Amino acid sequence: MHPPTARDEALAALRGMGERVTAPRAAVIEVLAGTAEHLSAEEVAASARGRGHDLHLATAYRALKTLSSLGLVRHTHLPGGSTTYHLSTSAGPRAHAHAACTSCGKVVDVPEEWLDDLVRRVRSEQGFELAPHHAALTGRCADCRPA
Amino acid sequence: MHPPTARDEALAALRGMGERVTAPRAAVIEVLAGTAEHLSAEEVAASARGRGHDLHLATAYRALKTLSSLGLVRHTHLPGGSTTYHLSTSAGPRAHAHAACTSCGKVVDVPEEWLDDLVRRVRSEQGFELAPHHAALTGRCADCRPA
DNA sequence: CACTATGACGCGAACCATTCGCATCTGCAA
DNA sequence: TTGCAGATGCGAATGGTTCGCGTCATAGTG
Repeated sequence: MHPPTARDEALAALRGMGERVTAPRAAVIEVLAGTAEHLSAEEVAASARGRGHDLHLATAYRALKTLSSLGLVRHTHLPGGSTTYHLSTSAGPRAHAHAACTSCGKVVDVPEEWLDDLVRRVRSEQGFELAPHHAALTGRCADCRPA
Repeated sequence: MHPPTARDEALAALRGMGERVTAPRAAVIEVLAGTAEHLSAEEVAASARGRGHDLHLATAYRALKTLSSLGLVRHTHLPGGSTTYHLSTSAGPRAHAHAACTSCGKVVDVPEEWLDDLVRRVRSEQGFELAPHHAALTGRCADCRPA
């Protein structure tokens, strides 16, 4: 009935780090564990409300920030100012960067290893440690790209 | 006295594209031509005011958007929501991408050719045409990076 | 198992960067 | 010189996110 869920894993991790396990935090984790999508804070709050939890937007932001700083959640800044969140469980999808289409807004996943050379180069020559998944790349997707 | 300035070059280009040459647009170009920095819209407006031009912030945004769409100005989205603008003249600095430190906010320039392999790969395998200079990469700079 | 204090929550207001609506003004082609 | 498409100035609106503050609950303590 209950395969070991990403949800339980994350909640256990939360507790293990000495953080409080509160209803809003659990709701956020539950929502993120229940989808493969990248959700905005607003979507997280809405989805939590749809499941019967009453989650204020500001609280969703706070929970997401906390979980991010603990490493349980990853967030990606999209051009246009919005931010998307997803769980970073061991069982989750492989690490990937994002590329957002400036025309239609579509986001495609870019395998993180495609960025390895760049990361190495920037590190060795500029001492800068890139976090490639943290901000989306931009460009034009196949559909919007000029011929 | 007057070497052919980036300012004149840009103004001529504006005119040549059949666009109106207005005082606000000229002021924006003048400000951007007068610095090697990347400026925010607010900084552009402030700097223009400092030079005696009266430039409303909304107008600065409109001018910057117009100039961007014409290719005379490039803009880069930084994490945190702000955007920086710089002239994209032939005489300007070499094309480069940006990497912003999530800790101290410092922005370092990354040679665009370091991204060539990535761009090629994403294009050939996903049909997505990256514009690497358009959004800043993120990470930790040499000073803020954990040892 | 009750008690308490630390830290989270809920709420609305505040904030920041950016955009919009609209009346007015102006560059530039005729 | 004139006409008008299009640009400006202004303030108000928007979208995303954070803050202040009074209230409430988790989790360690006795």
